[in-house]
Amino acid sequence: MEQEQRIGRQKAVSELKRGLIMDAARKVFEAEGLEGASLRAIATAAGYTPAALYFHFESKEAIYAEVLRESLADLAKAVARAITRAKTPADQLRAAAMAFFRYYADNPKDLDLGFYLFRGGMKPHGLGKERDEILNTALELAMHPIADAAQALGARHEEARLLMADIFAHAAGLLLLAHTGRIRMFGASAPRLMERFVDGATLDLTEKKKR
Amino acid sequence: MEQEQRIGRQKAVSELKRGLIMDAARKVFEAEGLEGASLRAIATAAGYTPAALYFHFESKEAIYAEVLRESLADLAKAVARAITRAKTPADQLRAAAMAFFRYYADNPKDLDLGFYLFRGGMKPHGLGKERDEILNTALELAMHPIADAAQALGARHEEARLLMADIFAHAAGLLLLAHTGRIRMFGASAPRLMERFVDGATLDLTEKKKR
Amino acid sequence: MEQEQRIGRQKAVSELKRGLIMDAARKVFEAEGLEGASLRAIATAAGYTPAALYFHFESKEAIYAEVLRESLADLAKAVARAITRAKTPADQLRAAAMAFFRYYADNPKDLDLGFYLFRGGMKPHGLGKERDEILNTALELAMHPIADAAQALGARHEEARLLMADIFAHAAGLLLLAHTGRIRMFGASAPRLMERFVDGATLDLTEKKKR
Amino acid sequence: MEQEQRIGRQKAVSELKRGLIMDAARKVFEAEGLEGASLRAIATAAGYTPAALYFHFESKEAIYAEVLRESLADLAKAVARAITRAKTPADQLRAAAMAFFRYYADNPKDLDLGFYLFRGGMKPHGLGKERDEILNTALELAMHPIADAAQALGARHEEARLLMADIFAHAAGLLLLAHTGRIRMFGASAPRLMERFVDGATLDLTEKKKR
DNA sequence: TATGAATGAGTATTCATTCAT
DNA sequence: TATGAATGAATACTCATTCAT
Repeated sequence: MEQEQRIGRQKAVSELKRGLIMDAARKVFEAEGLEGASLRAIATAAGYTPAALYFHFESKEAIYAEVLRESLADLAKAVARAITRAKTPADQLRAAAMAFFRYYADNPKDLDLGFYLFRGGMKPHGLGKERDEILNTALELAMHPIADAAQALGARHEEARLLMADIFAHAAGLLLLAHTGRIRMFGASAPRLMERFVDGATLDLTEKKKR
Repeated sequence: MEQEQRIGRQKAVSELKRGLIMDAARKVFEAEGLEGASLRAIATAAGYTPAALYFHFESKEAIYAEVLRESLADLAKAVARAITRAKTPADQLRAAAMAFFRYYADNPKDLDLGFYLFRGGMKPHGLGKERDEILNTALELAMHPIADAAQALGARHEEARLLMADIFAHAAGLLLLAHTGRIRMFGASAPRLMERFVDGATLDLTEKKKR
Repeated sequence: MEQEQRIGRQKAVSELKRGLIMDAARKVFEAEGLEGASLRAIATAAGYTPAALYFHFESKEAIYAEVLRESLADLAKAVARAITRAKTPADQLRAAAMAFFRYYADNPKDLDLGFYLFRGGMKPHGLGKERDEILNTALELAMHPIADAAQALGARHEEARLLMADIFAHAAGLLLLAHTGRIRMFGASAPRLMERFVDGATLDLTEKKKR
Repeated sequence: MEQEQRIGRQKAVSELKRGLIMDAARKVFEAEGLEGASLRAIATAAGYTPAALYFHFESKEAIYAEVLRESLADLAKAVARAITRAKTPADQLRAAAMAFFRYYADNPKDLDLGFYLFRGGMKPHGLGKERDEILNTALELAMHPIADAAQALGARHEEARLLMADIFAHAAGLLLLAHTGRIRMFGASAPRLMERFVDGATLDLTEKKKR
């Protein structure tokens, strides 16, 4: 009994510390960029010696992978939450797409995290194949509701997948522009452009349905 | 007189050498990725000592900047060339947009070059403000024909700029997906999606015009 | 009474665990070499945390020392056993010397253990003085029967000691050559050379005796 | 002309610096042992930053290899010199063997260098195969005069090689004992034992010749 | 214009050991 | 007796840059 309690407490403390390290890592990733973030910097930010981190994570890469995993999980949650508040399939489609966009518009550091995955000479790289797949799956999970809504609107499976790709691409591109300040070059507002794009896509689908 | 000639010759030689270094840099960037490319590697590939490069470029960053500048100039040329072959404004719009997309689809290493600029904690970074503006201008130059075509199709100035942003964003997003192989996740083809998007946008404009 | 029993049991358990750790250490020493063997590796092989080993041994060095001590004890046993099977003093001399040689020829990992002691900038080093003496004694014990046999053959004390040194040296040198494969450079066989040397030395002694 | 001079001077300076680094390395190898000697320590001893050493040597291993190579070359020279001073083949045999022994008896740090080569779990290791062979050759070169002298004394080729092995082994063993202070355990003197062994071996050969 | 040598800061990871629990 | 977490020192090697020549 007592022992169980102690073990439970230890585990909790351990996880708390892991969390603190991940917070520090997030901060450092944000401040120094992902390539620039050294294990030393993360450790220091977390109030640790570099060596100490190895009790909590296998490697620097593992820290990044976990931070990213959490980010993607949050994204998926945000998308799911948005959908529950929508009634019609059309609204669901719009809500899901905009939730995806807004998650990254509101959390630029998560955007960096995500883009990092999309680069590096620019193939997956770094994180082992295994990890890469885990992350792909997470992304798929977050994006899937968009395809579901599209199918509910009458789109065939393939059409729905293409729409997903289109929405992902448009969001990614706009976020890129917004995040680097270059959107101003065009006198545009990323959220408004995103909305316009999503509305257009939704409209196209609903019109097709009628016919 | 004689002196002028000598100076002229010296300048020519100097620029030739710069060019050789840039060729080497391009090769190394492609082979090792942008972060992985060391000055030493570039120097070696160019048949120089690292120290020697500093007579031709201010810094490693400056080499990258110049390679990027040339890439953007090539892009602009590709877009311009595409337009001259199109007759109607609608065709020009399509041609310009697709030329932009294709330039990067066909030259993935130039895509890396470009994306690299769009990252690094994602802020302008590294390259001084000055340089950043030069590069912005180059990008603007390459993209401008799209806006021109849109205006020829009857769009107002602001509308044209927004269209430009949309096309840039969609292209960038699709290129990201294609370049990382993730486009397969969606069972999609980037060029076809791009074409569809551009056709849709052009159609919207021409229909508005009629009304 | 009861207490004594309990203490006895505890001691026994403790020694058993020490033994398990030493088994693990031997395995790791053999697999990774002596310098390459980390405490962590030994601990893991023994099913322990590194920290746990400190309840059983003072330091990593202490583990090595004990493994070596046991090896030397085994050597002494092997030599003693060989002697009991020999009848004449001449045979005893030969048997002891060859047993010494063969012990190491057959157990190369024990040879490493022994040579390691003989190195490290080559001074006693590491293991405290105390330990060094314990080990010297063990070596002496293992080698002594050779001197005894020599004296039985008529050699004076000093002569016998010199013979011991000679035999030790010749064996060590040949083992070095054999263990590193360099004996092949000479087209020689270590055991045969050792036998020849020992036979020669024995003969010299017996001839002296006759005169 | 002038240029040639400058280049010559530069080369000379460069080699001098290499030499200083090697001196420092020798000192550190002696003081810390071979495994313990860090690049940092060598650099510091030489008055350099660690990074600076890489302009003079490819790697830490390369430094060790060169130090060892020089040591073996000196050994070969010492043996050769000793022979020229001897008249009869018997004297040459004795002189060569004792020169080999004395070189290491007088330069214990070179002994460490050599033994290191003979160990490491205890196979060649570390230094690439290539280097290992270079060093084997050097050793062979240093030892060869012993076999030559033996053949001049009438020994057949194989016999001469075995004698070489015997002498090498005895010397190595005695040096081991002497270098670790353990020779005292036997109340013996390494040089005297070596002389006795060599004299005995020489005598055996000359007697065989007579018969 | 070019080199060779040098620097100082930086990299991720490993190690034996200690200590509170 | 055993653990998990922590430390501080260490490792070889790389990098962009500078400077005397």
